[in-house]
This record gives sequence, C-alpha cells and structure tokens, in this order.
Amino acid sequence: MGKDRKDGFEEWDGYMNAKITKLEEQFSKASDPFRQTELFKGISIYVNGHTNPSADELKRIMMVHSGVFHHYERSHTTFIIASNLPDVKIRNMNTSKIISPQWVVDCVSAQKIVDYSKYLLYTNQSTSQPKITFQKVEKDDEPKASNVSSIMRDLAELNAKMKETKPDISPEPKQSGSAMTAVDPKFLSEFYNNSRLHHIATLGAGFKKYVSDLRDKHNGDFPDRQKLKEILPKSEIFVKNGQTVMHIDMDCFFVSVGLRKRPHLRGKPVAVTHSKGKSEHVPLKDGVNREKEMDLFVKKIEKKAQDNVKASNINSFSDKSSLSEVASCSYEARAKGVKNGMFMGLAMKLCPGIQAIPYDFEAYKEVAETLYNTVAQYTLNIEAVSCDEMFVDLTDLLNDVETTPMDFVTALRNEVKEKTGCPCSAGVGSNRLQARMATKKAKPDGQFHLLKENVEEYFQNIAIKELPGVGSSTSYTLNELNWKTCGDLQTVSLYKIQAEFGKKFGETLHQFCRGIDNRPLVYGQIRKSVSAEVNYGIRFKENAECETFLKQLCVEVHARLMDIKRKGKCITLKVMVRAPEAPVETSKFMGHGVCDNQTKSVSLTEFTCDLEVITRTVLSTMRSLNIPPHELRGIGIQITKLNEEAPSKKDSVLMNMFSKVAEKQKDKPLKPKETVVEVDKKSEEKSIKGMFSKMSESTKIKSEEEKKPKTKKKNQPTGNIMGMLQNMPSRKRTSDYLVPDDIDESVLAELPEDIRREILQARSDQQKSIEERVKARITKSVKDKKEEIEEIQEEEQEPNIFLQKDNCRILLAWMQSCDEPDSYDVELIIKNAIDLITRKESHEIYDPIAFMCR
DNA sequence: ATCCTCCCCTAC
DNA sequence: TAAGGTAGGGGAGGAT
Repeated sequence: MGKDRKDGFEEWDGYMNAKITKLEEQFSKASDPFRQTELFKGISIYVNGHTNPSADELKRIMMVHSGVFHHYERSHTTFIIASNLPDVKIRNMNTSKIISPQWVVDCVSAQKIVDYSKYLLYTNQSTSQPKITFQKVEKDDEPKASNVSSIMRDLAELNAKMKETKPDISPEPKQSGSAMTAVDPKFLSEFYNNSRLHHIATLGAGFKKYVSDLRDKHNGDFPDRQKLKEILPKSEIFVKNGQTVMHIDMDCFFVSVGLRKRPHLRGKPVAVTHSKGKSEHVPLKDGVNREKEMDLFVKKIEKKAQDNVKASNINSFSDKSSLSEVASCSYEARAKGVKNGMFMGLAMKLCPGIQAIPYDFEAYKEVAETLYNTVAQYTLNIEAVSCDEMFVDLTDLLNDVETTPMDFVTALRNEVKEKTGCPCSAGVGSNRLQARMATKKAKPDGQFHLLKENVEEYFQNIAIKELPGVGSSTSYTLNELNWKTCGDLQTVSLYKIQAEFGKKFGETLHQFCRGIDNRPLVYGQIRKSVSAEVNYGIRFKENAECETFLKQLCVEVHARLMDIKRKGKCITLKVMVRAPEAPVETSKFMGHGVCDNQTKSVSLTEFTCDLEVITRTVLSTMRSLNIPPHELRGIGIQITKLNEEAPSKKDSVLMNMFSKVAEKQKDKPLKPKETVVEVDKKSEEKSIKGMFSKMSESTKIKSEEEKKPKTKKKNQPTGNIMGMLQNMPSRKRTSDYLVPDDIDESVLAELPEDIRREILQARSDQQKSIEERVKARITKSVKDKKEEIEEIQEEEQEPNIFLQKDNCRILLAWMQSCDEPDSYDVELIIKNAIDLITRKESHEIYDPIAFMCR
C-alpha cells in the first residue's frame, strides 16, 4: 500500500476520532495487568509513512511496553515516528517531535528511555531538508538534561527504579541474532514479520476492507471510464448478455514482484523462499530423526490427502536438504516440477539451477495496491479474494463503456503490467466459477473468455480436482471413486454425490461440474471471527513461559479485535501437541512436527473486547487442558460470535443509505435485463425485474433440496424489513426495538447497542429463510414472469410497506439495523412504491419518504 | 428440529 | 536452519 499511513488502507473517518480515544483508553486500562514492561508508559507515538521497523511492529512494541500507539496524530501524541517525509507534509508539522523509529528500538534494547534528540529527523531551523540522523546514532544511554525534557527525565528515572524492583522482567537477549523460540519476548513480532502466510492473510483482509471503504466513499462516478470509451472499439455484443464476471490474478505474484529488481533472472527458474538456496545440506540438530518423522507423517495422512506437494515433500524428508518452503516459483521452475509449498531442498533437486530470492513484503503490498487502484478506476464491483486476486462484475462497466469483455480485459491487463511491471491473467465468464476456471486456462500472462455456448463442453474436460473447493482430501476420495473429470461427475446423481461428500458440498459439486455457480459476488464481507496463532518455534520448558507467551498472543488477538472495532462472545484456544510417538526434535527447524490438535472453546455471557477477560479465559482454558508445556508445538486463540459492526453516526447512516439508494437508482433505471444467469439477491446492482427474470432463468438448475423452505423463526426480531412487517403485529417486544418517531438523540444512542445486536443476529436467519422461500418458488416452471411475481407476493401475503400503520417506525428501525440497506429491502420499497403508483395511490408514499429524509 | 462444540477442509 | 497464518464453510454427534 501507499507510503503514508493516512491513505485509504489505514484511514479512519474523522468522526471516529472520539471513538478512537475511547478505545485507546479502554485499551490501556484493559491491558494493564499484563504489561511486559512499563518502558513507554506515558508515551504515545504516531507513525507517519513507511518505517523500519514497520508501523505494525512499532504498534506491537508500544503495546508490550505500556506505550500508546495512535492511528492518527493527536495533540497529545508524544512523538511522530517517521523515516522521511515530503516537504509539503512537514510544512505544517511541529518538527520538534518527529523522530526516527530507531529511537524505539534503542529504548527497548537499552531498556530505558534514551535521549530522543539524537533521533530527531529535522533540526527545526527553517531548513526543510531532512537531516537523517538515525544511521549513525551512537547509543549514549544517559539522557542529558539539556536535551531531554523533564518529563522524559522523570520517566527514565522511573523506569530505572522499576527495573530494580522487578528483577523478573526478562532481559532483552544480548546476542544480535533473531528470536529463536517463543520464549523470547521478540519472538512474536519477529515471527509475524517473516511469516509469508501471516502476510498473505493480513494483506488479503486489508484489501477486502480497502475495497469496501472505497465503495463507501464513492460517489458513483467513474471518470476514468471516459478514457476507455476513447481507446476501446465500440461493440454491441455485450448488451443484454447477462452478467459478466471477471477473475483477475497476478502470475506467481511473489516471484514477479521480486523479478522487478532482478531483471537478470527473468526467464530462469526462480523461487521465493527464506532459504538462501546455496548449500546442499542444512545443519541438523541432535535428536532429529527425519525418517521416523516421515513415517509418522505418512501414516497420519495416508487415509486422507496426499496432494502432490505433500506427497513429494515426503521424499525430501529423508535427506538433509532444506525444509524451507517455496512460497512462489516461476513458470520455468514449475516446468521442472517445482510447486508452491514445496520444500526448497526438493525444489533444488528437481530443478538444480533454481534461483532463490528473498521475500519483499513491502513490495507485494505496493504492487497489490496498484493492481486494486487500477481496477477501481473503472468499477468498484470488486470482490477482493486476496492481495493479488479479485472477482469483478463487469456488467455495468461494459454496458457503460460499450465494449466487449476481451477488449476491456486487454486494456486493463496492459495497464496493470505497465504500472506494476508484473504480468497478470484474467478469465471472464458468466459467473465466478466460470471466470475462475477461465483464468486457469489463461495463465500465464493471458486472458480467456469462456462463452456461454462453450461452458458445457469446457467443463466436460476439466478435472474435478481443478474446481475451487476441491483440495487434497476431496481429491483423494474422488480418486477412490474413480471420478476424474467434471464430465464423469455429471453422470452421477446428486443423491450419490451428497452421500459421499455431504449435503452442501455434494450439491456444490453437482452444480460446479456443470459450470453452475449461484454464489453472488460479495463486496463487503462481515467478519465472523478474529484469531492469532503460532505453530512455529513453540518450545516451552515451564508453564510460566507458556503463560507469558499466551499473554502476548492475547495482546495480539485483542489488538486485532480492536482494529475491527468489534466484540466477541466465544473464545477458542487451539493447541498442537506433539504426537506421543513423534520425535521431540522436529525435522524442520522449530517446526511443529507431527502433532495432535485440540480446541476448546468458552462461551462468555457478554460480548467482550477486554484484554483482561480474554487473557483470563485463555489462561484458565489452557490450564484445564492440562498439557505438559514441553509438549506444546502450536498455540492459537480465536474469537468468534462477534457482535454487530460498530454503528456509524446516525446522520451518516441515513445519508449513507440514501446516497446508496440514489446512486443505485441513477445507475440502474428500472429497465429489465433480458437474461441473467446469476441469482444475486445481495448485489445492489440488480433491478427488480432483472432479479425476477434471473430467477425464472435459473429455474432449471435448482436442486430438489432447495424446494424445502426453511421454517421461519417466528419469535426473532429482524433487520429485514419484510420480516419486520410480518412480525410486527404479533410481537410482544415490538416497542423494545422499534423506536418512536420523536425519540431524542440520547435515547437513540442507548438503543442501538443491544437492539442492533439482536436484530442483526436474527437478520441473517431471516435472510436465509427468505432466500430459501424465494428459491423454492422459482423451482416451479413459470411462463409469465409477472405472474410469478404476483404469485410470490400473494402467497407470502407480503404487505405493502407504505400502507402499514407504523410504516415510519418500521423504516426507522430498519435504517438503524444496519449501516447500509440490503438490496432486496430497497427493492421491496421500490416495488411497493411502483405498486402504489400503478394503483394510482402514490400519495401514500409521500409521508414515509418525507419522514426518512427528515 | 435446532443449537453448540469440536473438529476437518479449503483458499490465499 | 526457519519463520507451518487466517478466515470461512460445513459436518458429526451430543445437548436442549
């Protein structure tokens, strides 16, 4: 992402500032009992721009040492940490507190607050030239009175005193090497800094949020489309051609990014890995028994997965080659059989000339940001999959620009390549599955449009294990059954597939092998859990060490919970324990070896985001598991049953909702779409008629199972407006969540917290049930779409909202139930409005609309 | 029936 | 040496 923490990725809306302060207060209070040291007590930092250590790292350091990390500069921020800042930026800043990140590092290693004046980035005398001083700072430990404020001096003294009285604080390691095991206080941040999987997960989540934020802020205009209109040839084939989905994916992402700085390696077999890839053999610790571990591993997985990577990796267990994993390899290496996830030792055997290149996480982020921004110029109907991969609904865009998918994709890919220096591939189809499978064919550095008329034939020949969702375990079972291609699977009955793979997944397979995929693109996913786990370097001798680490991990997971501004009700501890027969020393350095896993969850009575509660729960859960600390090989903490997303400011809820409705109506006049394959009830992009035409279109692909409507929960309140209408009369506690018209601001402020929670929880059930019912309806063959609509309305006895007695209250409750309106609630309102208009009763609409505006 | 907990599987 | 994370979907089986 950008060099500046204030860019979209990090930005919090201005009105959240008060909230931030509150959270920070809660945070420091809550975390008190578990502070590692009080080193930075009373000190707060704000990180501006890219630094080393990174902002995340600095945040972690501050957390552990009682400091405060500000996401924004505030008046009371003690220091601004930066490496260098552009002139324009510092012009309006108080440069006397901008210091190098090295200060933090040096304070930690000296275990005291060191004189910060030597770390000042700018000597504030008129010059705007940054004076980068941190490179040659000599560690002068004694703060000098002339250079340090009295507060700082006090702090330093305080810290010195505290150290005397707290001899148990483990000293920072003297050796300059890295943190070896989880006992080391630096271990956690060092591990996370180097973990590719951690980065992949974090970046992925970051871009999901990024896209979602972009959508929230967007005004509905895409000026850059003009550019496309000029360049691209006009076409009319796109029109009335149903939904068009693109899947775009960078080619061997980490390698491509790494090659930008290493052009001499282009065209050669390259692998991104921690291993240097130089020596044939790696040193082994005493007690390592690769053969034995390999046997156990084979035994463990023999009944399940033996995907290619795992199976072939087993071979390299038997020698002394590197067990560092290949995160990404070039196509030249793949040609020799090298795969992602493979051990480097094996990769070197398969491909003797393979070049190892190191990770560059900052660069991945930067390239990914460019990719996202490039696509976002033209549309925000983006579902982020990961940092280098996304689905994009092109339907709108193509209709607007009046061009063909392939022309657009060509232009887009060229632009991405030009801006990032990295190739990407894209597939286009009429649903996500088709788009994704098209990308497979397109790779590397290509594009492919899977046309509707070719879908059937195309899928016939695809191996089932190529389908998304089919991994090593499923592949194994498929193999046993001798079901190889989608063509094979098409001849198997739904019932039989479900008998093998379960109800849901069986159904998915049954559809996927035909190229059918009804899952809509999801633009703003709501998080359901937060977790942090470490299954590397876990080697404890005593319980105390284990508990210290657990506390650190709690700090971590707590920080992540705070980051998404949610609370949770269920805390799960996951542990990996050395399998009884497994060697104590693992083959892989600091790896977990062969383990048995266990999870234990605790449901709390209240939602919490309190570090103390989390820590207490986790520690007691760990004690209850009664595992000898030296047998632990992995630890994870997960928080689930999250409460609703933090409510936005009232006004902005209303504004938000109305701007979205307005945007939608502007973009999508109520013109029917002729043919649409996807059932996409969540998408905001569909017109009502389009939605219904889709339903009848997809009639033929519905399975038997879907015909059974889920029974509706009658007693649940709901954020769904249709549900509210239906539940209104019979509900006793109606007044608990439906707020009177004239309610004042303070009451409003009280209400949402628990009511929203209740409503939202029920809403998802309600949505499901409605979805089921709609699906059930559409399985009937219908000749006339209008009849179908009327039939649904009649059978459901769906009341017209504008004709309800309490319509204003219903609307208010609905608006408070979520940040943005569900598309089909909006559709319902539009539908009801149209209904009234056609019945010439449009006067009924006026009051509710006026109310909503008010 | 439905929910809850403890898994397993998959994807990146 | 090496950095084996994270989130979501869903099934089995017991509790309610």
